[in-house]
Amino acid sequence: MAYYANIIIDISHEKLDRTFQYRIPEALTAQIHPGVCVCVPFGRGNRVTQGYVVEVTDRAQFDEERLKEVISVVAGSVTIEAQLIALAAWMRKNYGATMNQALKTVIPIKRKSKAREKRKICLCMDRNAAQEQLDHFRKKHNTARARLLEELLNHSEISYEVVTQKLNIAANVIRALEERQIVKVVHDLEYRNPVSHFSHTGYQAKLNEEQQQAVDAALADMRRGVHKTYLLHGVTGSGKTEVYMELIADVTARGRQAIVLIPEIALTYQTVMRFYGRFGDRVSIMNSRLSQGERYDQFLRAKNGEIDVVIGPRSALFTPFLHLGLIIIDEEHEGSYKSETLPKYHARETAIARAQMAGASVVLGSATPSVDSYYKAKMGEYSLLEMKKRALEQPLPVCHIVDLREELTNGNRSILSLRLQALIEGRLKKKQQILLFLNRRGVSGFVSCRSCGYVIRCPHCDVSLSLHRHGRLLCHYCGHEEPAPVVCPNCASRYIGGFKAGTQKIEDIVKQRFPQAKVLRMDLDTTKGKDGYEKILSAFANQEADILIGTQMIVKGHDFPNVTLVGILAADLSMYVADYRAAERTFQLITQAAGRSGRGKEPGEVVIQTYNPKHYSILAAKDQDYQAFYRAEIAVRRLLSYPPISHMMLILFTAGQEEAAGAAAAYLAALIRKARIDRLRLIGPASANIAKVNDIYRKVLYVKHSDYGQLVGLKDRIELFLKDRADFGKVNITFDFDPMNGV
DNA sequence: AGCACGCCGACT
DNA sequence: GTCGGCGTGCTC
Repeated sequence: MAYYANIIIDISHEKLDRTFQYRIPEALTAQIHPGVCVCVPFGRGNRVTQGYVVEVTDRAQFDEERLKEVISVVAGSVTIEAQLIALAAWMRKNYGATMNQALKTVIPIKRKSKAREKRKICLCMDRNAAQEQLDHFRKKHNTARARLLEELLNHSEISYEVVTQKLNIAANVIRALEERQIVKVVHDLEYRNPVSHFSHTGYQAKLNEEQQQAVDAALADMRRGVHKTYLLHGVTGSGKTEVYMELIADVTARGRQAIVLIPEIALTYQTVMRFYGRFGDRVSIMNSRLSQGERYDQFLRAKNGEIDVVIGPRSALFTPFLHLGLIIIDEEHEGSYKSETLPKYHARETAIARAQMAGASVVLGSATPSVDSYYKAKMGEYSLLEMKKRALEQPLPVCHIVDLREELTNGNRSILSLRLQALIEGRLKKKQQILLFLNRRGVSGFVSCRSCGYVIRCPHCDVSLSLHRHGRLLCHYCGHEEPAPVVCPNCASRYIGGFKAGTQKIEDIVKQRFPQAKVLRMDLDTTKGKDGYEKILSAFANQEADILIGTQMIVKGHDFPNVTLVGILAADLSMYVADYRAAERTFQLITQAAGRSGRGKEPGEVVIQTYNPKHYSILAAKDQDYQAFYRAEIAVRRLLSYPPISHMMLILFTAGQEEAAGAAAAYLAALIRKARIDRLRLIGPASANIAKVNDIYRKVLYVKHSDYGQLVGLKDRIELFLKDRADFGKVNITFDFDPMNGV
């Protein structure tokens, strides 16, 4: 069989930002795979050029006679481009996407590459001689040369981009003038450093025994050249960051680099300062607010070996470090590590793949590990490192559960329970601070009873039904549908409906009840301005307010030592989203929120308000007992064949015509059934959670199998099948493995 | 980016 | 004519 290689010639060039196809000579077939650097004849003159293999296929996408052959494989020297392209190929394979989409995620900043080195053009002769030259060019009607020279007489130096783009002067003209010693192209490197205003203190905390044990265990492996994935499970306040920094220090001391992933929302000054304090300007920060230019500079600094630690969100995983030694994923349970755009990769799995390619280790850290990761640790795939005590030996906070149903029967209709009100009163008197946490994630949709807490669920799936227009309730997992009830099916109360409560409303209630308190609110409205988010957090940290009200944002990445009371206003709000991870998320949110209490000298208390006081995720969070939660949750997952016991592949069909999407889904469903894959379960076709976006209709198929590899294999077969049917009724088909949001 | 090709005015 | 320079478009 003949094979063809799709090759990128020069990654850094927009015009060449696509692949060219070459025939692979038989003798080279074995050596050629994605990431490999090869020599090919390129352009009219067939000049020998280096390129990177991006994809190998068995069908020609181009006029076969016009395809040229790969000349040779460039041996040795693995460049960072090769590594990243290989990683993109891995992502394409495992998550389903086109190679282009995968490459774009991995090598992001292409168009700014002209700024690689700030190139300037200067005059290199005195003005009189230049004027003479100018007259000469004018006489000879050398318009382009004259244009450039005239501009240079006015401005002594002009940036390369301005010359080539605004003055429209071709590169060969510049070269001609350079040869004649009239102009000079000056290259200088100038980086914008977004963190230069931080001071480098070299501060280093003394590790406690548990922290030291975790560090020693990982270092022992690394020094033997063994690269594993560790799950660092440390209770809230156990000082995981100190462990990370110790490991990073060791890795960088041995000439290798480290990537630290943190949820975007936790990328606060406080966090950044700690790293900057220890590692100084060898650290760089990636964040979504950096300008294109700043981001590109960071990318280059990493590539040129000027930094060895990068901190940033998911995308920082693709920092071009050639000698990567360590990847840390903090708060590894966070949903934001799963990409929402194609390829829908999970940073955790992708980090492990990259680490394997680079010979690096991975540390996953969390106080509330994802069930997926803990399961893998239990199965021996990851090594478990545990820290059970808080770093400064503070006791874990005391938690109270308040049953909101009782509260209602006792006549208190307020969102603040009597218990919480009493405790707030006490804290205000003692000048201690209070966090009120509204668990508002995914409130849209579900229907619950205000008097008994009953939530309407799907009879076939372990998820709540969502309320759709015209009063219909729908299950997004199996398509089950029923009318919304007028009275509660459980207690016949009329107080049943969609639950809604915003931070703003709570702020009003709190201000009314405690007029003497200074209240800050943090949500999308109040954090809109530049650094608005940072301002509120630091104002609260400086004790300019007594009470801070907010959503998830307030429980991440900030230490408030004076907070001794945390109120979780409606703990189970996250429980009824149409997602099998709802209980996990609830446990994580409550535990993380509770962990904010009592981090200073004074012990902390927590009030958990819920309609569901007996639910295992609430009870386990109350006791800060991860093990108990895990045991209960993994049993549920096992019973219902959800990840990590089984795996899920979501196939999303999008089309302008609802029937077309539905027909394509039905057709593929029939095809999958016909394949008769053992132990495979197929659910659907059904409408997606959001059935229509921008007039594009969305249908889904869920495929479950205990073996992830089987799902990837099925995806490959579907991709192959679709290749011959480019149109497929104008339906677009994408994949999502172990989806995060029920889609 | 680099290179060829086609176009245009200038000049032995 | 034809030479040198300019601008455009293509590269599997």
